Parts: sequence; structure tokens; C-alpha cells
Amino acid sequence: MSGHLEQIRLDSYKPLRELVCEHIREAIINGVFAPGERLMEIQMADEMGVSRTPVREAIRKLEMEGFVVMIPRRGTYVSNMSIRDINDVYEIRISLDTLAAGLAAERISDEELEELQRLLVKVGNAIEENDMAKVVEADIEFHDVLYKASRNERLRNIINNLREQITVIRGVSMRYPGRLKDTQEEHRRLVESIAARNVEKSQEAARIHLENAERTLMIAMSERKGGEELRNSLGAKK
Amino acid sequence: MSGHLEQIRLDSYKPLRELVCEHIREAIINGVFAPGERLMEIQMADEMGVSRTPVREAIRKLEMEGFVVMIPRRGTYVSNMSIRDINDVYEIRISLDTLAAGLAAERISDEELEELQRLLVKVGNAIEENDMAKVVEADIEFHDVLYKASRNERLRNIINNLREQITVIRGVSMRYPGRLKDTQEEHRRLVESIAARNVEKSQEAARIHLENAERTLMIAMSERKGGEELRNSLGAKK
DNA sequence: ATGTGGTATTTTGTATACAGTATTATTTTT
DNA sequence: AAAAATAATACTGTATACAAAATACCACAT
Repeated sequence: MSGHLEQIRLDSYKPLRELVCEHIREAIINGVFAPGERLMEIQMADEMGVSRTPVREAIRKLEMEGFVVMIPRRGTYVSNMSIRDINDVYEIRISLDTLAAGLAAERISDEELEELQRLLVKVGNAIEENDMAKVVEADIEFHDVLYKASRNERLRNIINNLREQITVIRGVSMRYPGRLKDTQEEHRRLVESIAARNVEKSQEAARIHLENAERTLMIAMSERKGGEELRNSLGAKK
Repeated sequence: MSGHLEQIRLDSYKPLRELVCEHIREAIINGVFAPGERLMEIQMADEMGVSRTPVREAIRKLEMEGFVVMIPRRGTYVSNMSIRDINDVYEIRISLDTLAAGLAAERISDEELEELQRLLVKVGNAIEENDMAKVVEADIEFHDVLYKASRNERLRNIINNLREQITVIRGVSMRYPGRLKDTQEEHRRLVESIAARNVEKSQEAARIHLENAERTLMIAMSERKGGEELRNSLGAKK
């Protein structure tokens, strides 16, 4: 019962279940709920000041998205990302990001291309300032423009969902020495290839970017594995 | 109010929402509900003999899966697959099926390989007998063994979801003259390549198979477009 | 000390009730 | 007669109540 969720305010037109869903997703991504932790409906509903109904509907969505696991008549638990899961996600993402980059090279508009270059600078600045939150934010924006430019909304949704699923762990690789600089260089090549409307080079750049990201993440995870393993196994049991 | 859903019977351990979800999904795939048709919660709940709660939760899931579209405070409508949608789905599937075939070539077990060859024969027999239902069933089994053999459950889920989304329309291309024979030959090459554990050839075979399937579907759809267009636009309005 | 059984509590699963909004029909006004 | 306003209706969104199942706890026996 560690996580304290903020109260929900209904300022928007969105249904409550959407707000609740985003709220819980954020909490999981930000580590407010530990992997393996049990999520209880009444408790969360009370904390957010809503009833169980929207909470239940939100949980169904999070289950589809892979953030939580439901065991019938038992309850809901925060998903526990294993090395295996990371591997599975990256296998798919290497494929889909490559596809998206190729499509973007064919279909991107001039305005989007400018936007992409602007965001490249933004990520760069954030790296200079060593402002991790800003790096993450700009990086998400950067990639999303790319996915939009692929002109395939399904593709965009699937990739963004996969990205979010590993967000919890991605911080680990971001803090790995030298990774950010490499990232920036890989992004630069990618934008360059897309700007040249070169499909093959864009695909190649995307593939390399993802493969490097995966490799770093795997290394980073195995290095801090000792302490992590203990915590996870405890978390899973409790 | 055209579609009549059967009553739900709770013989299984599964939660009601799952049964309801599968029920509605089947109805959409089998054309009981026309594309664009409005789905009303109370009505469906009554028809199936359950309350609104599990129906609502089922609809949320179907929304995530892409079978229905929800407009807040307006209602739920059966998704209307456009040429554009088909194109989007196949773009992704060409990528993912290629990936899956490559992984399967590396990871498939001898037992699965046997199973694959058995199913290849089963599909072949169904084609000989011109038994469409059996073809569809065997084809689904065949591909699912392949996806399982990729040893990536996420990948399997994503592909199967994409497959289901276009099931409504796939019948069209299956009935296209000569397509089934071609399919069988493409399947045969795919199994052959996987049996030889040849990653590149397997990927190539999968890509060709999907590209052909898409091409045929597009042709078949454009040919029967005249009557279809009218029905769709009516369905969307009503 | 340990294991088994039963009861109490907690939590999920489902049903229903109520409130608010969108749509449709009706009426009134120009 | 047409358009606008208003009332009626029907549906979704949310809350709550009730039932069934699972877990936790405690007593008792071995």
C-alpha cells in the first residue's frame, strides 16, 4: 500500500476511465507502484476519489497494454519486466521502427521534417544540460513525430505502446555512460537519411539505433542485477 | 437491432466479460453486426442475459483490439474497415510475419515442425474439398503454430490481433480464383525453408506470402467495390 | 512446533440504480 | 411551411449494492 495516487479532477471532456487509466499508467511508469505489487480496486478508487467502475475499466485497458496482469478472482498485479520481456519487446521494435523509418522517409512532409530537426536540437540541448526529464520528454516527442510521419496510425499505436511498456527500465540505459551522446549521433544520422528521402538508409539508421539501445539496456541491467534481483523477488512475493 | 446474440452460459472458469467479449467479437467477425452498426449496451446485455457491467468491460477490450470505435457520450460502433485500414494492417503484418518466420526458423522444435507439416496437409485437404470453413480454421492453426514457434508471445498476440481485425474481409480474397492454390504453394515453401532452418529464405517466403495475400485482397475488394460502397455508406449512416 | 480445519474478512465479479447528456420529436413562432 | 426552441426519450457514464470466491487468521489437534 505504498503508492499514493493524486485525486482525479474532471476538468476535461474525457471519460473518467481515461483519466484514471493515464493516472495509473503514469504511476507504474514512474515507479510509484513497484513491479509485482498488487493493485486493489477499492483502495485506488478511494485514493483518487472516484468509484470502482472507472477504475475497473482502466485496469482492463492497462491489462491489454501489458502494464498489469490480472489473475481471475485473485487480483491485479503490476507487470514484472524480465530480461526475456525486454528481449521480446526489442525484437518487435527493431522490426517496426525500421518499418516506420522507411515509411517516414517516403511520406514525411516538409513541416514535419523541420519539426524533427527542431526536436533533434531540443534533445541535444537537454543532453548538454544533463536534464534527464527533459531528455525523456524530447525523445518521446522526437520519435512520435517520426511515427506520425509514417502515416500509419496502427503502427504508431503499437510502437508507442511497446515503448511505454519498457519506459520503467529505459532510464537505466539512459544513465549508462556515453549512451546519450551515441543516441544523439544515431538520431542525427536518422534525420539526415529521412531528409534525403533515402528509404534504405533510414531503415538502416533506425535498426542500428534500436539495436544499440537494446544492447546498452541489456548491459546496464546485467550490471546492476545483483541488488535488483533481490528486490524483484521480494516484490514479487509480497 | 439486426443481430441476435446467443445467451451466455457460464460453464467455464473464465470471467463473464471474457465470454461476452469473445461472443461479440465472433458476431462482428461473422458479420452478424454490420460495419458501422451501432452497438447498444443494454440491448446486448439483455440478448445475452447478463448485466451491463461485463458488456461494458468487453466493449473496452474490443475497442483496444480495433473491432469497435467508441465516441464518448455517443455510443459504440462496429469498425468500418477501409482500404486504407487494410493497407495499414498489411504494412505492419509484412514486417511482423517476416520477423516471426525468421525467428521460427531459428527456434522451432522438431515436434512443432511436424505439427506444421501436418497442418500444411490439413489446409491442402480442405482446399481440395473446397470446404472454406475448414480452410480458414486450418489456416489459423497453421499460422499460430508458426507464431508460437517464434518464442515471442507479444509478437504472437500482436499478429493474431491484426489477423482477426481483417478476418471480416479476408473471406473475399480467399474466394478469389486461384488464390487458394497459390496460398498452398507459398505455405509449402515457407515450411520447407523453416525445416531447413534457413532464416533468410523463411523471411523471404513469409514476405512473399503476405504481399501476395494483400495484393489479391486489394484486387478482390476493388472489383466488388460498386455494391460494397453503397452498403457501407448506408451502414455508416444508419 | 507444526499441520489441519473452520471461520472471518477482504476482494473481486456482477447487477442495478441514478444522473447527465445527446438525440429525436413536438410545438411554437416567424 | 420552415426554422428554431423546447420537451421527451433513450442511452451512456458513474456510483453503489450484493453475491461469491479467495485469503488470512486463529484455534485445535497431532
